[in-house]
Amino acid sequence: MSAAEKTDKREHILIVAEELIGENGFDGTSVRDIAHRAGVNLAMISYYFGSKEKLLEALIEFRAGYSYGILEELNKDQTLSPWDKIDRLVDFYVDKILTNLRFHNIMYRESINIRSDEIRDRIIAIKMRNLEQITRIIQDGQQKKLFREVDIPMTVGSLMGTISSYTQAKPYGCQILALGYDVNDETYRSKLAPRLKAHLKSLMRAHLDIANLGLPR
Amino acid sequence: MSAAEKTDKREHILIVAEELIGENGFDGTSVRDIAHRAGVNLAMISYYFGSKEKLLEALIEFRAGYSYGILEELNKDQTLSPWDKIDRLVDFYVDKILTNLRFHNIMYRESINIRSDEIRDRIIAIKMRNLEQITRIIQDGQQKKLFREVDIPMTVGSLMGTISSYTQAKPYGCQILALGYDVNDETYRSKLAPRLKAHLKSLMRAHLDIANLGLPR
DNA sequence: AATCCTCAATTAAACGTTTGTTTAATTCAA
DNA sequence: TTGAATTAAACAAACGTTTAATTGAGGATT
Repeated sequence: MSAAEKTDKREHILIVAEELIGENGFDGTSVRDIAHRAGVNLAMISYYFGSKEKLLEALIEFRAGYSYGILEELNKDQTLSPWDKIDRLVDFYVDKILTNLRFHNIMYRESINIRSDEIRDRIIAIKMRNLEQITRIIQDGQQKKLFREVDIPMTVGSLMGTISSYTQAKPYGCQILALGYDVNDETYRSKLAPRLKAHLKSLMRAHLDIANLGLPR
Repeated sequence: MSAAEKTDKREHILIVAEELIGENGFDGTSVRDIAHRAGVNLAMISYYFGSKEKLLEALIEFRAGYSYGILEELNKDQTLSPWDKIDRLVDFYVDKILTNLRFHNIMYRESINIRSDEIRDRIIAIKMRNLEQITRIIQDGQQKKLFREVDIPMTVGSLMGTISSYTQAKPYGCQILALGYDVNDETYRSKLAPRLKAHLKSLMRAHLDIANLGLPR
């Protein structure tokens, strides 16, 4: 077997694991489920990854960089105004999270019960890096006297949390969007994305605009 | 054994189950864990609840009404302005969710993987009821020409999601709040609550105020 | 007042599965 | 022919649930 084929097989297992763990949780997914759905022998998972927990670590590592780069580019871009950057930030995160819906749910769900220090620290590090990038964008707008003073980590929490509240509760989201009970991920995303984007852009404009009032009257 | 003692025992099991499931998830918690921590015999859980899944149903039923009443009162109160109601709404939800942190996480986490139709429908019904109450408050403010037109379900998502993003990722939240790694729930709540409240009140004011801009410029 | 009866509460033990992981044998391309 | 890849089988432990025996308080009978 060639090296490429081996990598493909490893990745194939990771992608299948992402599907299943994203749907049923880490403890709700057995290595037999993963092996069966991936069409590989049960022992291959220990062979490739060592253990079920290390499979999860490998999955996080595999997807960890999925947001890197774009945020950096956004920060470096001198032609965009801070407002444009906020709009692009919203578009980027809504699209990114909704197209990686399964992995995003894993990141949020499995970070509650700290399985291992490595996994916990890895997840925190990813979130911190994102926070730093967004902080720069907002501070840029503040220096240019366009944005007012806001609690940046909480603002990022509002941005991510709004999206997460609909990724983590699909049946509820379907009800809100007037969709059927068991609509597929693609349909859900296509209905949800524009509504989330419109809301978040409007929310962020009102929240950040230095001309707007935000303090108790 | 008296009826009161029996109820106490049943409730005690539910409270212990809430702790463990909130910490380790439904699949990450065994009935043996629950029985041991509650100090009861393993078989008592089947005896009282029938099965592990029905224990979860009983837990949701036990805590389901924990937000009811207060929202109704808020709506009926004629002396409060819509802005006051929004402030109280924020205070109420932050306090409610942070003091019922474990149960809140269960509600959000277990609603992803639909275990049974009963549990799924129960969770959706609870969320829908909350949405309706908040909708009335916002519509009241709109009729009085204080609030602008906003996407109400998305706004509620922002409110809940912001809070959830910090309840579901305590290690990350500790980092943000500059707390130690393993701080107890009470300390976490006392540091997080005022910051969440201040941010959300400011956010909601800017978002809802009819005088503010929210559209793309 | 002492005895018996009843039935819910409680227990230890066992049930049959399923779990993650390992072993030892086999395959097969280089 | 070598060694990595793959397999079926087995492993012990943990799982949710059930069983059958025991306890013990409360009402009825003598």
